[in-house]
Amino acid sequence: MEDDENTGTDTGRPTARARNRRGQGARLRDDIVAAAAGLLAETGDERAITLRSVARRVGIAAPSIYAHFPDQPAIMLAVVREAHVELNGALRHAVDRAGRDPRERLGALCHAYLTFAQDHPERYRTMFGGLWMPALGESSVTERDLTDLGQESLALLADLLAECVAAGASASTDPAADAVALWLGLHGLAHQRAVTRAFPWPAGIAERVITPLAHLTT
Amino acid sequence: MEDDENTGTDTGRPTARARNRRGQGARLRDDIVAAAAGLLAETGDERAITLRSVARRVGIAAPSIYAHFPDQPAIMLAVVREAHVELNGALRHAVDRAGRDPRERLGALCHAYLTFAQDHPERYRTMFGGLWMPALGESSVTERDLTDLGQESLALLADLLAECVAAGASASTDPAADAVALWLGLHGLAHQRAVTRAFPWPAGIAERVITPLAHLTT
DNA sequence: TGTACATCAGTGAACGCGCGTTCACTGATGTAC
DNA sequence: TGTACATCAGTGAACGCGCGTTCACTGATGTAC
Repeated sequence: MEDDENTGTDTGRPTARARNRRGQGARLRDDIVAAAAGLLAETGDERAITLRSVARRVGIAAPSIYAHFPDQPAIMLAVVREAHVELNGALRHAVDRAGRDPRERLGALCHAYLTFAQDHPERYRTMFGGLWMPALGESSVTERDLTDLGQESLALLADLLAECVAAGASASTDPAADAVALWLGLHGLAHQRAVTRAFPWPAGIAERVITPLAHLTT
Repeated sequence: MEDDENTGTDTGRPTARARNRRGQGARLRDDIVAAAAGLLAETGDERAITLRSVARRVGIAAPSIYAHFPDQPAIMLAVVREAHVELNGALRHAVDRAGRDPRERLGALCHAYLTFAQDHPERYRTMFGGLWMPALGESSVTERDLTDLGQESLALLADLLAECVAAGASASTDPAADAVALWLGLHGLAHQRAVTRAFPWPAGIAERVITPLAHLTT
């Protein structure tokens, strides 16, 4: 959808690629991350992101990656970071468009979150499923890198819930804590949808999760 | 904890293994599943479950697996099935011990669910995270195999929620649908705990999820 | 009671593959004089 | 304005590894006669 790095959309086909000019070597870093994200989107499988498959897609020799990333998990972290930035952007955009009513703003955020996960299930799975994480300790990625990831969208959610409380639309007595609970509900739904296609979803499942967890008043 | 298949707990060390007697060949199947579960528990990484690593741990030659499983995902499915059976057992056991009060029974189920996930994070991740699933289509595992997996514990949850409604402990007007919402909340919490160690959990996060989603009356 | 034989429960060697990583290198591009 | 040279942005071949899968086989164990 967004990144056909050079020419053609074929997965892993070697591509002609012009060498960057002097001083522009860092551009390759972005190309690498874009290629990894593209592989993830097209294959739907994070295991498809290997050092060699990424290099092939970018159109470079495999060792060239080491100039920009110490190892494969470092590429994964970069992909996941970028995905979080995109998610946060989508959330903010949805909230901004929703107007002034706190309740509508919160609803817009929740639905934008669920929509993001539904539109990019493989990305969502990788962001939060984290099969690449168990390789901790052996890689360059630290625990801290991971903990920080979701904090921005969680903070946004907490702010909106507090807005609702202030406006009398939510009966929560501890918006910061209840925001975590609400996020867990959203995450449970988003994740389960991203993992299994067929599931016997009852009608209006999203509202069934959001309304009680946000303590919305009727 | 439960399965040291032969002698020694070392991962993947080849082990002497007596050939099964005639007619008992099917026993190897159980040994294979136990070895796969053991690898998962010890490494915490489902990628460690390969045909060869399982064979090594059981103490057989790699090709011997083909007599019992068509491919590697079939082993994974067997492991996940067994894990679900264990989870269901733990849930039932907790409910039975909780006595007669519907609200206490529901609480016992929810906490048993969360405890299971916390005690076996790698197993929980594999049961519901499903990185082995994207390989569908190419493997012997069908979509149907996966959809059926969680249905039993979900049904149990729905029953208990209905009990609560009948006893006036829950204000839910659609226990079957709200049971899905409640499960999603439990799953979100269980999964996030199984994926990341350090997370700024607010106090009493479990109750903050369970109470509103179950529509428990005060 | 003895023996030929079918079957069962595996084995062992080999294949081709993609992987991460190393190493010494190359050639264009700027820069100092 | 010309040229030597350092540096930058990569390359290409090679390594050893573990993987899934194939193939022809082996040897103990029961069973039929």
